[in-house]
Amino acid sequence: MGFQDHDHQHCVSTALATAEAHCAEQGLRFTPVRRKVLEFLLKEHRALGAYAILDLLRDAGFGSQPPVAYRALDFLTQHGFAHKIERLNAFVACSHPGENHSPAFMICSRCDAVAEASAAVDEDVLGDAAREAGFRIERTIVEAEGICPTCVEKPEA
Amino acid sequence: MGFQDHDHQHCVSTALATAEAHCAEQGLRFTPVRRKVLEFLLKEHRALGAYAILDLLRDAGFGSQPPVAYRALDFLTQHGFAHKIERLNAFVACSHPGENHSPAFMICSRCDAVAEASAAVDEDVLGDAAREAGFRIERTIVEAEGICPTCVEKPEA
DNA sequence: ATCCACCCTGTGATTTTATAACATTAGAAG
DNA sequence: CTTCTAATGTTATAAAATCACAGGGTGGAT
Repeated sequence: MGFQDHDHQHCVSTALATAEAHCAEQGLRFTPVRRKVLEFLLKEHRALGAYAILDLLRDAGFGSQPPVAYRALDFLTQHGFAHKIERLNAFVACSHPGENHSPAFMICSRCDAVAEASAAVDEDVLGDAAREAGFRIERTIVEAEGICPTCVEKPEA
Repeated sequence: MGFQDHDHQHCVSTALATAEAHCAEQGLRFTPVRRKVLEFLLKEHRALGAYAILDLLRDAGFGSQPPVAYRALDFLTQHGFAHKIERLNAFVACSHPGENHSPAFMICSRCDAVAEASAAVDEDVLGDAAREAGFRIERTIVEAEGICPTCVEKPEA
């Protein structure tokens, strides 16, 4: 999945179903708050801050204190249904849940759209340097900032 | 520069001199606050939060409100004398100032030591994916979390 | 030398992001 | 049904970052 258009309604419901199945299989509890948060992230298809999510949760009748959102986000990120974009202090739904991957993102600095690279992009971006240094990598964050195809075509702000 | 030992006093003063020269050359003002902040970062040789820096600044007799630290850090990062580690919301001195590079970091999750990879590690980690997507990359963040050589040898916490 | 414009610094206040601590409730296991 | 654990709700607070405005220094133009 990238920046191109697509059948959004469908991609949202598929992703929710996938997450549900995955949770059932692993004995994880896909509770209403967690489901709702994932749904918000899927619908937006861009990075949402924890407090934006919190507002949506309030509107949807859930608890409205920060931990409610952060806990759901922790769950989703820990189990690979969502990712945190460190650059934005914000969160996106995972584009390829299930496949265990170390994700890489492209972030548009104009419109904040976020795309997750589908290619297994790193598999040791830093591998050589790390081995040389004796450093044991556990996780790698890759985030590219730039201009997305949609914004490239528009006149400069 | 990596995790290994080195003549720290020397590396600090060299780096300060380099920065000073670079600023003179470019017509930039290497003011006392800016110099001091870079000095703190160089001395620590690890990531410092803005508020830690702020405390040090206060002790050194400078202003002690957040903007003082953030402005100096903005200057240093914009001109390549320091980098922000997004994962930690913290800052490190650049290990190869001058060389224009898109840095990659290894962050120890035990002791918070940070090393900047010397290899030109990415030069398009995401290049293919980006071209394919029509995304124009302007900057790429690469941060690996893991265990540094020093901590690997120690017993688990 | 004086004036001016601009950049840098200082400060107070506020916003945004995130976590701690504890009470309550809901689900699964026996 | 009881019990244990995990999840939720709420209050409070911590940590990170920015806004807005007031002074001060520096360098260039006249």
